[in-house]
Amino acid sequence: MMDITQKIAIATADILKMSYDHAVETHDVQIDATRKEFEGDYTVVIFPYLRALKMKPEEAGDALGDQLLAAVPEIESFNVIKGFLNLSLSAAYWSEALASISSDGQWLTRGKSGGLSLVEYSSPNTNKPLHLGHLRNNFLGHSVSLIKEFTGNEVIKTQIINDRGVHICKSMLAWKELGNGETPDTSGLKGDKLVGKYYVKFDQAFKKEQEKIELNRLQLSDSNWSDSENLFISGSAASADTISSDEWHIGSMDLQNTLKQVYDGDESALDGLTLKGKPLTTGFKDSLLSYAEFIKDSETETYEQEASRREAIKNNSPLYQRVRKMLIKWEQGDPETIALWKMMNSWVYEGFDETYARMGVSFDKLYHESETYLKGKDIVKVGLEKGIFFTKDDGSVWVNLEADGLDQKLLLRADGTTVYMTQDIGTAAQRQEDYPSLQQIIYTVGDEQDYHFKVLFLILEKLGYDWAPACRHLSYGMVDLPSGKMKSREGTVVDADDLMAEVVDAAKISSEEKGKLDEMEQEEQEQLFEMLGIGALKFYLLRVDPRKRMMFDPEESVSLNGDTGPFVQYTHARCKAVLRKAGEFQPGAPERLSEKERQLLRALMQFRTVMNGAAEDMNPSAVASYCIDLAKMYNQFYHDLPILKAEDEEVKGFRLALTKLTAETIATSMGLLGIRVPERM
RNA sequence: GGCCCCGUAGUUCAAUGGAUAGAAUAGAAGUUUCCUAAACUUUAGAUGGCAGUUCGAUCCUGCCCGGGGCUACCA
Repeated sequence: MMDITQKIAIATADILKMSYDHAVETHDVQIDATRKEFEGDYTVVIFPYLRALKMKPEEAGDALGDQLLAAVPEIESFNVIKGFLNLSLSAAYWSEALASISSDGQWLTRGKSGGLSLVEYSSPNTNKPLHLGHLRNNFLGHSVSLIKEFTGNEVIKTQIINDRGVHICKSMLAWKELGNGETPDTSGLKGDKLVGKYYVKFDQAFKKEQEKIELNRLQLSDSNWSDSENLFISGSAASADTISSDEWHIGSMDLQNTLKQVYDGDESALDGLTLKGKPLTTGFKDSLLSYAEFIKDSETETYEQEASRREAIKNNSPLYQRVRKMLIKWEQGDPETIALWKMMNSWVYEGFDETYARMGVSFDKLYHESETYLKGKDIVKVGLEKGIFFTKDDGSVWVNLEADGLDQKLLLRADGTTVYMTQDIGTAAQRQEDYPSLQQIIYTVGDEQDYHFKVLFLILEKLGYDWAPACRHLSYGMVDLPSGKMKSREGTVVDADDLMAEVVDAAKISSEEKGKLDEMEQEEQEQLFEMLGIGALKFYLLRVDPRKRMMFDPEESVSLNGDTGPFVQYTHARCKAVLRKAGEFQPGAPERLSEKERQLLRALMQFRTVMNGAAEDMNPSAVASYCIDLAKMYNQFYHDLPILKAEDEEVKGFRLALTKLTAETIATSMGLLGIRVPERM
């Protein structure tokens, strides 16, 4: 069946050409759904033709309307308001359109398989449990995969796991030195949480060690410290917890923050401090004041100064030296280190798998940085031979993108080691090897890396990969909390597992308040709460344009009223309830249609177009908006018009067919967001 | 400093260059002898500023103001 708007567009172009000798491309004819405050189904915008027709808007509208009425049998009547030609289609057309879509086996199923796209999302770091930001990333990437697949691509869902490097050794070292052999089993912690705990522990120990080193360095020669002060300063990293910060009379604030207060002008911040119940000695206070100065200085330093200071810190830190040693051992394949690494990784993956399962996302192929981090080197060498890259005096390899309005970018360090960009090049090449028919890679990564991907795609293009121009960065904005930015250091991250548990719980509470589920089996109820809670969360995160930064309000995310997933799910359940009562039915063709019916059907017919647009833009929020629109229209339709008690069989059959198609369309659309819909709720 | 993104009702989000800028929430007022009231109806409320392009600008261009990001031999 030809799309009616297409048909009108062709007819319009024909008329303009034949009668007025004005050539217009069919796709330039602008046809919109008529706004609800005007009479009609579709509107042709005729402003663009006024000049060529040498007519006033109303005249042109009438003239064009008359000819369209004659040319297109589906058009029943028209009206003209200013430059808008509103066309009304016949009831017969609408019933036929509904019947035709309903019996079309292709309408709600995935398109023919086109090119192969690889969609990368999640890509976590094994040190950090998944959080709210990962949820947006995963839901987006997963949904885009589904949408692309639906509209006719072969899709490989993938991720690259950051499982190597200094930072990974940090958690390993902390576990080795402080862990006492703790495992997920003995601690009762999820594997990823356990490893994350030791990553944090390393950071804390490192921070304390630095404070001690600095204070030692700044200790005035004539100062006499008390025993506990000396103990505080000289304690080893492993015993960093010997004196907890609680023993300072400054509540939970750490030393650094207190010192900050001091140089911010509040000299008295030190006065109240005690250590082991005793006031501080003058000498110790003086050292602290010097330290405050030191911190103050460090805030005004330049990049270079900061970099060299950091390097110095790392070189002087026994803790950091042990981490480096561990990394070297790892790279050399030391069995003991590898075994530790494998063990801790397996804990993490078990934890992640659990989280992914609840999130309802999955992957077809996994990549690990530990396996790919050396891959880019060879390609850089090839590029060097081809003259795409160049070598600097120190032997480091660079690419010059200044001609493209970008910078010079490092690809290999002077010592031959790789950087992030090298690895990404290597991984892309690896994927080409793994999937020779690859046509596109889509990277789901936050917008702070916009520049990185611009550079990467340019390099891939220069290297001659023919699919490089088709690569896309599915860039998304940060998720903000009402309290501001999420910062792991300040403990303001929202943990993914906690959040999911919370929304499911909220769904349970409101469901029980409604009290509609009494005859439902316990297990079915639990599944429903899961469906509603996770559905609410996904919908909340997906309904916002990915490119935009968004606000996450925990209160609002568990709400089930308004523009939410459960609102759409409810509408589906409502349709299903009607259909259950109706039983078997014959689609009908009424003589007259009401406005609500037309509106709903028009929206249903938009389905394919909306999905194609969402695929093209990699934008699930378009699908979410569509779901809301459909649900609203159905609810109005349901409220205003009787279905089972309709005036005659034709009308009843038509409304039931509308109901059925609405349910199917909602289920399919929500499915593309990764959200399931219930039969009843 | 250079480059990039974002400024829409109190708040959170919409709007291929098109009609009177839509929803949702929060506020006010209603609808159940009737197919699921997690619904529906009514009400009030917004395009940061100044120019330009256009028949027509929230959208395109320029400048200004405000918010964020990138600008690492980190990943």
